[in-house]
Amino acid sequence: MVDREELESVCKRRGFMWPSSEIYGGEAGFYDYGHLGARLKDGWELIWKDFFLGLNDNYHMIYTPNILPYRALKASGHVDLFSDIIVHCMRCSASYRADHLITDLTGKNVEGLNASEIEGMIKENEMKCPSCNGNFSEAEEFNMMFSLSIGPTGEHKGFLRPETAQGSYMNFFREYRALRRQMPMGLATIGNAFRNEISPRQGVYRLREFLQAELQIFFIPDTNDMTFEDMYDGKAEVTVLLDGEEEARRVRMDELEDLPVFYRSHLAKVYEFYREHMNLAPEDVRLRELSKEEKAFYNLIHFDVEINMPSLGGWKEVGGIHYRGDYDLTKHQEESGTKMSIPVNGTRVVPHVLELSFGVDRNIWAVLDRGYRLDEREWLSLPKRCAPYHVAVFPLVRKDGLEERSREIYKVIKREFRAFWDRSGSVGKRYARMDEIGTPLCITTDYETPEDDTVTVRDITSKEQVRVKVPELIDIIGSIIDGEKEFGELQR
RNA sequence: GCAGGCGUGAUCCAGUUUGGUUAGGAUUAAGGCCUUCCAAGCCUUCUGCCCGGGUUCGAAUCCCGGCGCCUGCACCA
Repeated sequence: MVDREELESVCKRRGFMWPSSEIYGGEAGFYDYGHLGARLKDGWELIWKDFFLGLNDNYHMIYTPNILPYRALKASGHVDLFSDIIVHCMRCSASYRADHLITDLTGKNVEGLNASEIEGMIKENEMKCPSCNGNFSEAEEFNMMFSLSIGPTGEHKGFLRPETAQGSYMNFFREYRALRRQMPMGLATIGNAFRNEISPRQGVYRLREFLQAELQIFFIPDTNDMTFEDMYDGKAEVTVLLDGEEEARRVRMDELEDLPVFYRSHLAKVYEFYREHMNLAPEDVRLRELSKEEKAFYNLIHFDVEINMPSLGGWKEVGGIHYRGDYDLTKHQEESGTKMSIPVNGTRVVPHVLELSFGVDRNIWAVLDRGYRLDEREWLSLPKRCAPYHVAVFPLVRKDGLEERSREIYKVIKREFRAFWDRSGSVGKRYARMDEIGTPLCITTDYETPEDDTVTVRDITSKEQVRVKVPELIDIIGSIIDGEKEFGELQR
């Protein structure tokens, strides 16, 4: 069981993350990454890029701005739909989403109505506060986007983007040509998104400024199936919680035959990413299918990736696999007049989008939550490649030339790996420090080093050591960090 | 946003009820001595009452306002 406050304490004390602008009291929904958090986040992003861009030769990174003009978000639907109509009770001052109130009372779906239309319905039905029977205030529109004015006169209206996806959609056709008209095509990006959350809570879990890692896959349904079929192993097992079922269960991918191939293949790969690269146990990660009520209107199929995080009270969403159909490209085509369709078998077709979306901050927290260990030591078991430091180098004691030799070895190693050198305190103390920040390997020069040019390599998990020759260090560290070898396989 | 609780060195906590010596402890950190493998020991050292205002001879302590955090409710296209 991981205590959230204990983990937050470690994060602050050692340099992972903490509330932003804290010397001025902070502002809810914003977090800083310190020197270790930044390394951890960079490591996570590297693994993510390697894995997801590696799925297909035609999946690529792009970067687009944080600020979007009004029309882009008008087209995407965010100006009209990424907002809630709120009413307040004038007696007990509770606030409610007006559309929920009306739907609960009348059963009507009022999505898309504006504030005055909503208010009319409230008056018409003589609605009262459910908790105290008081009267309601006027309806107010609350949009979750941060609005901006662009330019000196401020006449160009814009917003901080509420999701990174729109940048990929708007670039679809230019990249389609630049990438020589290949389908499927994937545009991935890692960048900030902004939502003016009413009540940011739970540390880094719900932020007002957060980092998304997204891959938008453009494809023509039914024609690209062979490409996707080759991508995954139908015998691979995943944990799913399907809509309408009470319990998550293990299934083979090819049992999910109701899902189209393009979707099933990426679902399998997302699960593989968490099991094999984030080192999560099968019982700690699941794919949850959202019900019709939970899904956004444009999503045809939607599974969330959920990780069991005791520090946040259980299963929490860290990503989603969204089949958005042709909604996005069609909307941008209509608003901009730019052609988004491509020729297929003599007709023009607007490609469909499969979106793989990940909240980086949540994923970082998940890595820390699932990695935190408190036994006879306090330590972090991190995926080795994203650990802030891959390897630390120490002298056993600070005399007889051991310190100088350890420094020489460190200088060689740090060219290849994220490395750390320390000489303070006792060697045990230094191991303990590295345990606390999740450094997988520690190398110590001792009295045998000057005699036969060997050092000890210590494993964070078992605390065991093996003695290896200095010239072999780079290869050995590399094979452990990359997961090609387990520490236990090294010759003792 | 509402209700309740809370805010003390880097971290965690005592002190606030009943205002009154240099605000205490643990951990951590830095420098040194020592040290032949898992937070040993010794010496030295840094950092604090969330912010602002008020009451008072005197405020960490009482009052008002603000900010933040926690829990619940609401919210999370």
